[in-house]
Amino acid sequence: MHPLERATPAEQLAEVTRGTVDLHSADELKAKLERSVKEKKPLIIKAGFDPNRPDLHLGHTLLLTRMRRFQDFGHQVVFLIGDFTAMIGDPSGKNTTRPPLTREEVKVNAETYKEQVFKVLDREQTVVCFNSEWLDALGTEGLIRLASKYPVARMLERDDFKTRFREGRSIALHEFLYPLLQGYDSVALKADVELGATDQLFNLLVGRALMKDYGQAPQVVMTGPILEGLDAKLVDGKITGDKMSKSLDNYVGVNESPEQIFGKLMSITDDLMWRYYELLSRKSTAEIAALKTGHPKVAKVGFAKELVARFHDQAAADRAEADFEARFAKKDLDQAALPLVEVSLEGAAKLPVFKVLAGAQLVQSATEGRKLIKQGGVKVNGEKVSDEKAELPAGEYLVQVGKLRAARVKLG
RNA sequence: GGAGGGAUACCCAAGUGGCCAAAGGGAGCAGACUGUAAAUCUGCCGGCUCUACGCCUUCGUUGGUUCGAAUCCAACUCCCUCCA
Repeated sequence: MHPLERATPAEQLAEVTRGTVDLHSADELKAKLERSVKEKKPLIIKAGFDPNRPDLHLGHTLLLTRMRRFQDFGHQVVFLIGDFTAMIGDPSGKNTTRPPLTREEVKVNAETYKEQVFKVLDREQTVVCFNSEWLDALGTEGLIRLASKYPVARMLERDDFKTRFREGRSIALHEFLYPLLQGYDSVALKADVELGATDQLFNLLVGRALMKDYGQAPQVVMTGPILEGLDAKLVDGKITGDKMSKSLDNYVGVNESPEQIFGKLMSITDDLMWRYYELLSRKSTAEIAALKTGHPKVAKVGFAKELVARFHDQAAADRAEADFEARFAKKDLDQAALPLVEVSLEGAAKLPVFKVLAGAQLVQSATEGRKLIKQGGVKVNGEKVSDEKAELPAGEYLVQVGKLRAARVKLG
């Protein structure tokens, strides 16, 4: 069976559009999918990436996951690195002018990207390209010709430009060029669909307009939400929380360890889990619906494993689950992979527990250790330490602070 | 250029001479309950140690007044609002 025939156009449409914010337009996409299946010709799916930040977390993979869904139905994905447009910087961001990257830096970043991106995307069905390939060649004349195709009034419809213009704040001329060049990328690629986050809507629509102008069938434009961080929760029936970001420490990094990924995902609220399922899982809508009838923990374990397997492999996912179950469900730390730390007695025969904690870096200071012992949060060899003055002689101990911090300590 | 308001711990925010390491809320950490969920309840929450109400550092910056200042005075820096 031809890959494109694995699912009907209607099924493809349902899966591929799930969790979208904007879609222009559903009818066009349906028509494209139908034609593609009939002619056994994959659609070209474009998504652009900034070469500046190749350190991916779950939020970035949302887009990649959507791209992957297209690939699962046999379509062709173009992973476009905006090395040329990076010189401008998308105006929507803050007014930070970052220095343009050198070719070398772009190359290095691209490699880092590939390493991470192919954890989600299928290498076989992905074309990686750089927009400098055609934008360099455009030249001043080409640029002027391109700029002639889009009226200023329409450019000012962009929210960011609109408010700045209204408030009399400055808009540099070259900022108009960004959406235009991004749109021209679509022309160069003859994209059928362009994907992006919702803040990209305007840029994507410019591409649509330009393609018409160049006599091409306009691309379908599809945007997804900005992913909420791990600490988001349901408030008044709506998932509420800051966007996932490294600086807020509410993220899951693509390069984190299986245990970290698994643990972080197990601690999100059930409501957020379903949202993540919709946006990030490769399970079908029907499979997810079935999970909702079961125990949420089963669904959560399944989700955590799916993602660990995606970023590492199936074996790592199994190990992460086993480790997690041993450690938290059965509270059996012997099975868990714990770091071994050596702490010196410094000549004394015994060392107070709070100093051992500090020495093993399980707490920041002896004072913090003391406070935690007082609160009943410290265990040695599984026994709660209730006397804050308790001392330990030389030997090897299993030391726990709270639920998450634990280590084997060799005291000598 | 003129008038006014503000800057307090991770964030928001009270405090207008001693009782201030500084109310309250949020975040965070720990405990109970659980599914390491969430919600809820309890405790901790500037730092350090020999836990003593002991020491050190903090209320934009620098100086000053005072026995004593987050609080009063002066200069400076930054932010906001209004007028021109």
